[in-house]
Amino acid sequence: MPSKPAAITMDAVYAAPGYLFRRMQQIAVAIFVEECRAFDLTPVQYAALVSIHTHPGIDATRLSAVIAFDRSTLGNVIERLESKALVERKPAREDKRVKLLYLTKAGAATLREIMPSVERAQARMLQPLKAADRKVLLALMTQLVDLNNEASRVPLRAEDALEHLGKSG
Amino acid sequence: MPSKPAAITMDAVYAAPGYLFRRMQQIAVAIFVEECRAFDLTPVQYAALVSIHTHPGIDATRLSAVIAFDRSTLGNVIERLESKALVERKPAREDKRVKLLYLTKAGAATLREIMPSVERAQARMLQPLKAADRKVLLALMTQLVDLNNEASRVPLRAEDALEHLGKSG
DNA sequence: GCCTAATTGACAGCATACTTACAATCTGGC
DNA sequence: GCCAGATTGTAAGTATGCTGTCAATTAGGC
Repeated sequence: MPSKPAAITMDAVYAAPGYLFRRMQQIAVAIFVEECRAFDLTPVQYAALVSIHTHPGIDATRLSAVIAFDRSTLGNVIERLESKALVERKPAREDKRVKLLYLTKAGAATLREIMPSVERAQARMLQPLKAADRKVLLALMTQLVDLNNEASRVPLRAEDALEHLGKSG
Repeated sequence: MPSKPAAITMDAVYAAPGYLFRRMQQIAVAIFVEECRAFDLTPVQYAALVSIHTHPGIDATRLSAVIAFDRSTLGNVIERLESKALVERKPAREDKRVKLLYLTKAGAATLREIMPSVERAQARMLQPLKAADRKVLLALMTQLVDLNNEASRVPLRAEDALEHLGKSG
């Protein structure tokens, strides 16, 4: 007998991995913003600060590869960090196109001070799960993100991007 | 001995659940858009179509609760769907503030036709994992999203939102 | 050495995702 | 039946996240 097409129900949304990822991302951002309200930093801005801290003198294009953010998006993020005086852009001598990124004193201080709040936020996201399940979920997500790296429009290219630097990590 | 604060490395980003969720969401959208390119529908627009199909005559506020999208965001989404002639807005008789949402013929047809592509996309997101791991990840994500529901700015309120309707489910 | 290729940062444009605010409207308490 | 307060849709403002494109600059093939 010919199989009828399945009826379209809300399960086509609720049970879809894509919907769960979107929903969890919304929740994660909400928790982060709540815990870090005192610092007026978004998750993206925080990630940029960490990367510039870890790779001082990196340029915007390489930074976008290191945290897998779109180059255009990152430009705006850096602009905001600069206007908050957390980050400085200095023209590179060897290449007139490039601007090198550095944390200001205030940027380094903010990063140091926000860390406990960030850790609280990250913990809260997984809090509802049992400890063993947290580990499993983290491991599977790490695996999945890694294996799907090329599927995203801006793949993570941590190593490639750092070949020109002292290659600190 | 006093414990030194941990050095800030890129692990503060890469190993953080928030980063993994963001990254996976990026990947999921990229895969969805790629598989559904022929239909010019985003994941959010697809979810809205499914919900309006399942709950014809729903209003925008209730719809936002049913798929946990922000009311403002959803307004723009509906506007775009309307301009593509996939959705109609009709004023409610009993309440002059409310506009009821319906799929057009084209909207229903598009939804019917896009389903195979959506299912391909959803499958691709988890493809790299072993079958058993896919199940585990889906179960844990479902659990986590549910338990964290109240933490998001726009919690899912499927039942509440549908009390006024025929309550089709 | 020169000219094509690629790269870099910037910009414009579209689509989420949130905030606050507002006018129109409805509801409940009295 | 009126009025305070809630609800609905909408709008403006900010922040990702992507697509393009562009000028300036650099690098490579020859």
